[in-house]
Amino acid sequence: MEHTAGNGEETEAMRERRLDERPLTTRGRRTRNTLVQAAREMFEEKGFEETRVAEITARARLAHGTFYTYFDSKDDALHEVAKGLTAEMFEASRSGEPPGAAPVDRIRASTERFLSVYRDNARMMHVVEQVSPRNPRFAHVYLEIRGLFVDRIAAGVRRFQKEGEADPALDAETAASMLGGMVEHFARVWFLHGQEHDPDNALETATLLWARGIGLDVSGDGGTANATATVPEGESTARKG
Amino acid sequence: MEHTAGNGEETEAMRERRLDERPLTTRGRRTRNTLVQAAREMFEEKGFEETRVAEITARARLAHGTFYTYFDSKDDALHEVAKGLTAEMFEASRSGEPPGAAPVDRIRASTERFLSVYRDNARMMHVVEQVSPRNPRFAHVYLEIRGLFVDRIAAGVRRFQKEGEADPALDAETAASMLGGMVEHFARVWFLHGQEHDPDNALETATLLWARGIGLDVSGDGGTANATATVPEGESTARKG
Amino acid sequence: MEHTAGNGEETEAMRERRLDERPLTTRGRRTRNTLVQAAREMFEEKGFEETRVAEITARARLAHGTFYTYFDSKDDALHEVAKGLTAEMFEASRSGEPPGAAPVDRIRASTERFLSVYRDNARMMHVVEQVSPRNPRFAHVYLEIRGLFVDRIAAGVRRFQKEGEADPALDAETAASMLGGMVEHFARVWFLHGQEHDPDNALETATLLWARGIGLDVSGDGGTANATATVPEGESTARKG
Amino acid sequence: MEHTAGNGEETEAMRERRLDERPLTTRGRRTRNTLVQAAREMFEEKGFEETRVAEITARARLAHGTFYTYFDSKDDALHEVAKGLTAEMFEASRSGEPPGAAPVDRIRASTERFLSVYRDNARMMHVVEQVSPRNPRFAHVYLEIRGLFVDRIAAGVRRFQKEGEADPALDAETAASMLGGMVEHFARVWFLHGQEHDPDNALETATLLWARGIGLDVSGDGGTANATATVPEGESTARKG
DNA sequence: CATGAATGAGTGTTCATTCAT
DNA sequence: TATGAATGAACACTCATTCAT
Repeated sequence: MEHTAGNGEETEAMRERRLDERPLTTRGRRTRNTLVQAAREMFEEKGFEETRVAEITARARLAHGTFYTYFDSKDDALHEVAKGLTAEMFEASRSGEPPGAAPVDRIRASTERFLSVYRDNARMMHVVEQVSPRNPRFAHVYLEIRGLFVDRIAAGVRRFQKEGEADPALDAETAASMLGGMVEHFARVWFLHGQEHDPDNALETATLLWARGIGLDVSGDGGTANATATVPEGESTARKG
Repeated sequence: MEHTAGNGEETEAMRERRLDERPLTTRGRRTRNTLVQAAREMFEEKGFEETRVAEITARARLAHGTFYTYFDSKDDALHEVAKGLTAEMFEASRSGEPPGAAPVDRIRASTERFLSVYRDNARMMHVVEQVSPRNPRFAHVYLEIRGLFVDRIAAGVRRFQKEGEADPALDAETAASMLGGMVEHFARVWFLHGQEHDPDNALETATLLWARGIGLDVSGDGGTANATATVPEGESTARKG
Repeated sequence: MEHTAGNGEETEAMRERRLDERPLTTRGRRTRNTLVQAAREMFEEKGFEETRVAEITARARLAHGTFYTYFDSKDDALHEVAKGLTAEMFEASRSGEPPGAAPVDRIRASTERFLSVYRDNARMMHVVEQVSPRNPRFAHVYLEIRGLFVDRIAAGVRRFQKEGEADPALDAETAASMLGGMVEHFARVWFLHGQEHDPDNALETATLLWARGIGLDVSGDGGTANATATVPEGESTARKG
Repeated sequence: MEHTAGNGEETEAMRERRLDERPLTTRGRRTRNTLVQAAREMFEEKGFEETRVAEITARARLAHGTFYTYFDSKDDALHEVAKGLTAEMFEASRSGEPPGAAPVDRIRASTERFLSVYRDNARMMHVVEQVSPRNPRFAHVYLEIRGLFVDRIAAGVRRFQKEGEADPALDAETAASMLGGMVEHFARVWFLHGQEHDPDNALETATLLWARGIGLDVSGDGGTANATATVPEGESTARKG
């Protein structure tokens, strides 16, 4: 098992690394995609170590050897899957926010979006993390994806601070790391470990903790009638399954 | 032959199930402990999958075969290590809080304590999590340990709510899961992934986010002396089964 | 369909056996030559077993599959290369000797010629030998090439015997096998194993051992002032680098 | 396939390189020997590349995995076999000569001895040579063994020269390389390639070519009594860089 | 003819586990 | 108890060869 070049960069160059450097034909591209998809599915189902290369090719309805027409190793295939994961997460982290919305609504919106992507990618995230200690390449991937969101959050916090809505004394980076971690971790327990949660309650609670945590004023009604301490008779929408 | 140890705890009974069920001699106990310790060290260094049984015995300066005098399998050894981990975490989760302290101070204290234990056990926690998907036994261990803290936190939140200091509309369980996850996740990134953080800053930021998040009044000051200790003599109602 | 090439030589017929038996087009012949050349280069560089078909085609700048348009197998390609080798060696073994020259000079001349061809073909000879045990076809090739020279030498020895210059008691065939082997083996060590030798010294020493060995009188001056025991002040030209 | 330490030296240190460095038990030593022997037999029968590890263990009547209890790799096993080969050849190269015998008799005796050892070890020698190009470790082994004999021969030639029996002008090293090669090569063709030869004829012819080649006087008779040193006083001008 | 994707049998190596001593 | 040799199932990876286009 050699890690000839696994610094996580130069992805374009690396993709063309096969025997004779020639780019893939259409058919080749299709086969390759099939394999990446099959690999992802298997990894999600059984984890990386537990997945056999033969299982991947079986699922892709290809011969065992075909796997190595497209990947140098099982690790390499994971790397490929991870690239897709990163891309997807990147998209998600970029996706627009309601522009003129109130701070709390923005937080809620982005949290909702995050929970949504994470639900779909939780298993792969976990796989990547699992492999991290053995291969720094994947440690990097994890941190990179995490950074995508944390940076975004930090920027948001700073903006709120600038706008005078959030506590200016807060260290935005650290807070972002924590708030991002809060949602991510919750999502892990929810989607990965199977702990049951009511989506609305989860969303509202996260939003509330977050918003209040950074010092936003949520006393009025920053959101869709979300429970605040001042609401006298507010039926708590928070529930837990 | 005979089951001397019939103290009712299932796990205890299971521990003594090796060979012909005789309880361990003094020498045996010592050897066993050596192995458990060696196993833990190796797991922490290289992860569970990457650790060879031979490496464990080598570190313990014992013969390869001796391992199976005490454990049924590598999984079994991990289970043993995990039991120690659980015990340690249990202790930590119990360890007393400053009784009459102000809410924010209590939060800070418990956060500090958590970060401290977690620093020492982060790697093993990660190992347990890594193995979770393959063996529900370990999934359980992880969730159990996590529950230790989350329940504690939930109890705390509820108490604050009862005392009128925290937002009563908040779903204590969900909030606890999130706040606990926030600190845990932050600790992972810090201690496991090696991201650098200033301990004081981390502690204060976490405390602040947490306290404000649940609706405590931290307006007084951001730090040590805060949170109008109006709490009279609130008996902590937090308990765990 | 039709066997245009019916020139009676078995090997020729066999060479054209690919695909639907059509003789090669001009382009085909060129491609084929390119492949044979590339194969020879790769075999010389890495040996037969270590050479991949893909490496041959890569060097020939052709598609992997094209290889099998011209050869039935990797072995077949080696056979093709070996045919060229045999031809070259055949030429060398035939190449004229100085007609009226003195015996020692003839020996020197043929030894020099042999060393020269061998230098260029040592690696391929070695490859053929390497493969011999697995495939009798190549054992034959090796023995055949060797026979080319040994027979020539035997004929020479017999002629010297007939002319009364060499020891008539000598078994010409055995002596030829040994003398040929002597030079061949020396050449192997020199050109293949990289042991350093001074060309002049090598040539003179070989010539001397050979000539004297078969009983020629080298006391006078059989050669280009070559050192003999009787030469009192004879500057030995023998040197070794 | 790693060549962690393959410089051919430090053999003792290397032998103890297994997992935990402990020396082998008696049983272990026996098993190991069985494997080395089985490996040698298989290598001789089928060559190195063609031999499967499974075949070696099958012949040794051991489980497949046991092979790796004693060797790091197939290469490593060959190395072990090669060490035995070297030792045997070393012994042979040392084995005493008839002390007061006539030069020709000494040559005959040592040639006979060489042919005898070579007959028993020809196949392994060939295997080692086969593998040489891929692994310098084995190239070294071959050259080393060869050197054993060539050095011995060179010493003999020099002694004959000193005693005034052999041509002092001859470059002893080069001549030794050639004469040794002559016999070795002949032995290869004989024992390896299966060319038939009469042992007596072979021995006598080799002895004669050799003796006469270095200038011994064999005029008297073909054998025992010979070699009147007629060589006057020719200062050997032969040099070697 | 040329291409390059697809095939699948084959093989070295690993390592948890067993077992005789 | 402790030892360390023995076991063998399992698996990643290779590569000559085939084949559809």
